[in-house]
Amino acid sequence: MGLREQKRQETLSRITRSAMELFARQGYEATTIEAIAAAAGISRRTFFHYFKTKDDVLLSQQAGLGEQLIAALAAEPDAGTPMRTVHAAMRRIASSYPLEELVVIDRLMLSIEAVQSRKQANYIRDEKLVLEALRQRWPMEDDMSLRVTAFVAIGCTRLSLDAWRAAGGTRPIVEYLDRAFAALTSDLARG
Amino acid sequence: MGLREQKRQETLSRITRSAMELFARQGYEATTIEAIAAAAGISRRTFFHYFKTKDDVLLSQQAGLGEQLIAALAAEPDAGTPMRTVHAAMRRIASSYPLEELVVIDRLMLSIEAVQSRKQANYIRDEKLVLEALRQRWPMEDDMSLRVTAFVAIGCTRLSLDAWRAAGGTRPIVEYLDRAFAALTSDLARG
DNA sequence: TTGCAATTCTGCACTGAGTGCAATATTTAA
DNA sequence: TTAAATATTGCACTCAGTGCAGAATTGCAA
Repeated sequence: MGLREQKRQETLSRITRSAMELFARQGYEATTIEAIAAAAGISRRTFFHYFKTKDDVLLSQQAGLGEQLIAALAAEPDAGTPMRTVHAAMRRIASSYPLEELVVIDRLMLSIEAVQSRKQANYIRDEKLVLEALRQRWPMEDDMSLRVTAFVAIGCTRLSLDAWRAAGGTRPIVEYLDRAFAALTSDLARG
Repeated sequence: MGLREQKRQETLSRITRSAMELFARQGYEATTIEAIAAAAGISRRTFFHYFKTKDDVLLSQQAGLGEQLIAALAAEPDAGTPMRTVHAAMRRIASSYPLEELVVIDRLMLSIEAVQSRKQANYIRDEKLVLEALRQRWPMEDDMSLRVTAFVAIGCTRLSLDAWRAAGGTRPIVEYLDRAFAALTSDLARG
């Protein structure tokens, strides 16, 4: 890695660290890009060479659920049905979630409408990503079937995170995931 | 309805009509609030008495899926399980969808990132609305069960709309809804 | 009808996000 | 060491969104 790239990484991390600290201290709206740039030791104009918008600084802190899931999916053996395979991958992810970090950033995001929207919209982007991965791996499978599988994958993860958060975050997330799956299966079987 | 309220309605509709026309003609970004206000015969400042942001004009054109579903839910008899009742309500809505309008607005929204995000975020808001309605109607039911029911309600509708649109919008939507439900049920039963 | 209170509309001035451009500084490769 | 490539910066600009205060309009009561 050349000096150029190295400096770029350093600047990038200085921007995000400065921004997150300012956001936490004085709130999102009250923090101007001017202030972030100053704290990171760059000019206002340069900030926009690193991030397209102020929102993007926050969004960049979010781990991409879609990418994670695709990676986990690739590690699963080829034996089962799409749904079965996805289910296993989800459990693997849920068991190893970096919880504390997530919650702090999440609380911050909750307070900003536009960011919250984009975060939630990301779920749908993630779903599309997963759907594409599924289509490549099971090209012969019925398309609607793959659609609902991707939908369940992202949705149940989101649902378990919600339930976990609502419950105060005491029990492990994977437990909520299992309960979501069980409820879904039995409700649909009865319905 | 007094003169005041009547005028307000008229102005509101003048704003949205002017805005949508300008958006369609010259694009979203290229249309300033200044121009919308002028076309609607009001001042720039007054525009903001009617809409909080420019995005909101577009968003306001979207029918609230959550509200629709809650209304349809209220019309269903009390006999079945939550999932069964929701399923019936969904079918009723899907059968009577005003298709053409939806598609035109949708195409416009697709082109604007921020609006698209908020539209998609609305799905999650809708899910929360439905969840609340379900909780009130079935207070004794397991919470996770109601969560997945609300999730399936909104999600399968969205999925069917997507699939319907992807297929060129020829066959009736309710057909896609049934297929989504069937795929979900059988995939989960096998998984 | 008239007068007064409650709303609504408007202009003005301001902040802050985001962009285009051209000049300057830094890094890379030869 | 030098020239090309890339990064940084300042400047000027557009436009969204907000607060405020005065003018215009509407509702209501006498």
